[in-house]
Amino acid sequence: MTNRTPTIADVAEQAEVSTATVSRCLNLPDKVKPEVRERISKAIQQLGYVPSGAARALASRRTHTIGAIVPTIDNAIFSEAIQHLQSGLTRANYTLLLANSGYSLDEELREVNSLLSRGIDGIVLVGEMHHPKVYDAIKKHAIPYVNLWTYNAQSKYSCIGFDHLKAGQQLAEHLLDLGHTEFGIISGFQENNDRALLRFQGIQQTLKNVGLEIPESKIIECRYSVEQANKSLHELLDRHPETTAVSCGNDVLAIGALSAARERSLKVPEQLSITGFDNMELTRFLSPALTTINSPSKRMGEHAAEYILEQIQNKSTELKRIELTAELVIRETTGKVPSKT
Amino acid sequence: MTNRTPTIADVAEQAEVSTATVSRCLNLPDKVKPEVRERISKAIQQLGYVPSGAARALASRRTHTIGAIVPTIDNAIFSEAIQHLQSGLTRANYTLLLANSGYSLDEELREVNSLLSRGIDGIVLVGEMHHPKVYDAIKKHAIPYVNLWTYNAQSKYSCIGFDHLKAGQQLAEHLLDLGHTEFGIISGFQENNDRALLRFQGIQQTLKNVGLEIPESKIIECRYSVEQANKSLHELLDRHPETTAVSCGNDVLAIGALSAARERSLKVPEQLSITGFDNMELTRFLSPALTTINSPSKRMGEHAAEYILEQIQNKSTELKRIELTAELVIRETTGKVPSKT
DNA sequence: GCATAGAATGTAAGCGCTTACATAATATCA
DNA sequence: TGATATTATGTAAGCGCTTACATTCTATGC
Repeated sequence: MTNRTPTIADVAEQAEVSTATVSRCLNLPDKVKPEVRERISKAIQQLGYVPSGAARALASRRTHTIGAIVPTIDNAIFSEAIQHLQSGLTRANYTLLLANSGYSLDEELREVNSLLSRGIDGIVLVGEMHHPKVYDAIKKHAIPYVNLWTYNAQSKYSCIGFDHLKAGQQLAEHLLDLGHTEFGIISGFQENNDRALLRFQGIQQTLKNVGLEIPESKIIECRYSVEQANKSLHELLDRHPETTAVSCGNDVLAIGALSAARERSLKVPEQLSITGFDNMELTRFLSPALTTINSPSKRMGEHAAEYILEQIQNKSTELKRIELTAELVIRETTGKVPSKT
Repeated sequence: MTNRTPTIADVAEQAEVSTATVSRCLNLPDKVKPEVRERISKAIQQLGYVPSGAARALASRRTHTIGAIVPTIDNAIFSEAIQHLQSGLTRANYTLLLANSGYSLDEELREVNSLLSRGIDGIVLVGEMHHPKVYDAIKKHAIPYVNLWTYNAQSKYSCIGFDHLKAGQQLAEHLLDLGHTEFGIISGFQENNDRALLRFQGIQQTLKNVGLEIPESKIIECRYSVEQANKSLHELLDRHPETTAVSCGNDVLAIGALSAARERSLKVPEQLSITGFDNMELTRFLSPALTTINSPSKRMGEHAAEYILEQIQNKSTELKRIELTAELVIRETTGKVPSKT
């Protein structure tokens, strides 16, 4: 009775079977006789045996781990998707290995390599824009892969998400319907962030169609933080007090914008309309409640789990594109353009 | 030139050295001559070699992975701690394996076992209350371990955090100073959540010291969601319209309470004082800005990374308790008790 | 009762690394 | 210059599993 942690051999000895049988008992239980199974279970109990994941992974070339890299977990909307991805995987006895890139493509590449070398059976990334080497690296490992949070009918890669361009269009149309012509934008940094870029372009295009253009000075990019957005709106309005509608890159930014408007005693939506993006839970409890776009984060997470598991099961790498809808949620922060007196 | 993924042997052959040298080159670079190192690097490049994490872990009995289990990642305050834990680990070339328990001790135990069997070099949990088997399992694996988000001078286990009882006391004292006597509580579920329980007890004790008691009917426990808190405050005020101060278990709950107060046209803080807990970024941008307790989430994450890495380095499991402070942040949601007219 | 198919179990060869130990190359010093 | 300490590299034995293949057992039909 030594004190080192028990291995499969110890279990085998105790149960008077071979290690192969113990292994089968763990992985393909119905291939071993119930009575033998019983004996093995008892031995496992007695010894407190826990299989070594490393050995298992090495021998079977499967880790039962899925990797995911998100820009940040510090955003309720990503966390929600992850929670659902995770619970879908857990149900199938898979584990999620989570990393975050901090919105940097280089960092993302590093994380991808780290995950791949660690051994993962599938990977999910956010967005479609990645370091070119990312795609090479993944292809080489030949594991299921999906771009989450994005839908592009032309994409060469599997994707699950919604069309950010369309979402931007919806936002712009809504504001246009209300009569707005003086637009401002507070966006997350668009470099390396195709979602932010597309949302903006959706707005831009829609306005262009009716002959409107947003000058550069009315477009502010900043970090996704309440404080930054607050500053940004102040800056925007200092430069362009004529602005009547501000579209924010996400709800966090919109909250910052709302606070800045309040600081300026600007009535929302009477004097200034503000839109968010994502539909975080608290946005409907704000006062005024935020007009925003609903990101189907829960469904994205679920679909991702389902897709990856399916591909693993079939040992395939079939291309699949799943489009989810992102509806405009009209609440109280958008209203008719103020009449010019 | 076969097509299977290259192994260390392929690199060794290409660079005309032994596998041992390649391994050293990867792990202890200064033990190999610069020119040889050069040759090996080139071979690695050419072959696109990526070491197998599983083989590495099996041979070295180290996975370079730290596990963490939090109640939920769907809360900005946990994510912030995790981000800092993660970046601390990444800097030392460690990876964070994150799981969440959904505030369930059984689920937490399951996750602990999953992490342990997967092989981790250290583990961090949240709070001090865990399934008894959790401690057994961890002890057996003899890896560094710390309870985050809690400080208890008597604890048998390492902990990094703050004293929730004290925090509750601060909150109560503040409200008492303002003259309140009619208190309500909206708390997260206290079963299995020592932090929530202690915060509440801190309040309760402080009131008791001045002869005040909170009747059961003025204490509502609910899920940490804005919507739940909104409902809870309505319920509380329906039953006890005399309430002048409501202390919420965290900021998310406070936001829900604020929205309910608004729905009832109750002026905050003139007619009702509300407190939160955590000091999420957006709380200072709310209107009125939220009075809350600052949870040092960033520092907790950093300290956790530091402690775990230190223990691994020293191959020790030294007990260490780090107390951080959680200050009361007085803003606009708390004010003098309304005069009874 | 016996041949035969199918199920249950065993044997043993890896999986791709790390590392103790052995050996070879190089530096150091009297 | 040769003996010795130091450094760099090689050899090979695992790490703890899985799994192809071989073997044994059991059930079945005639």
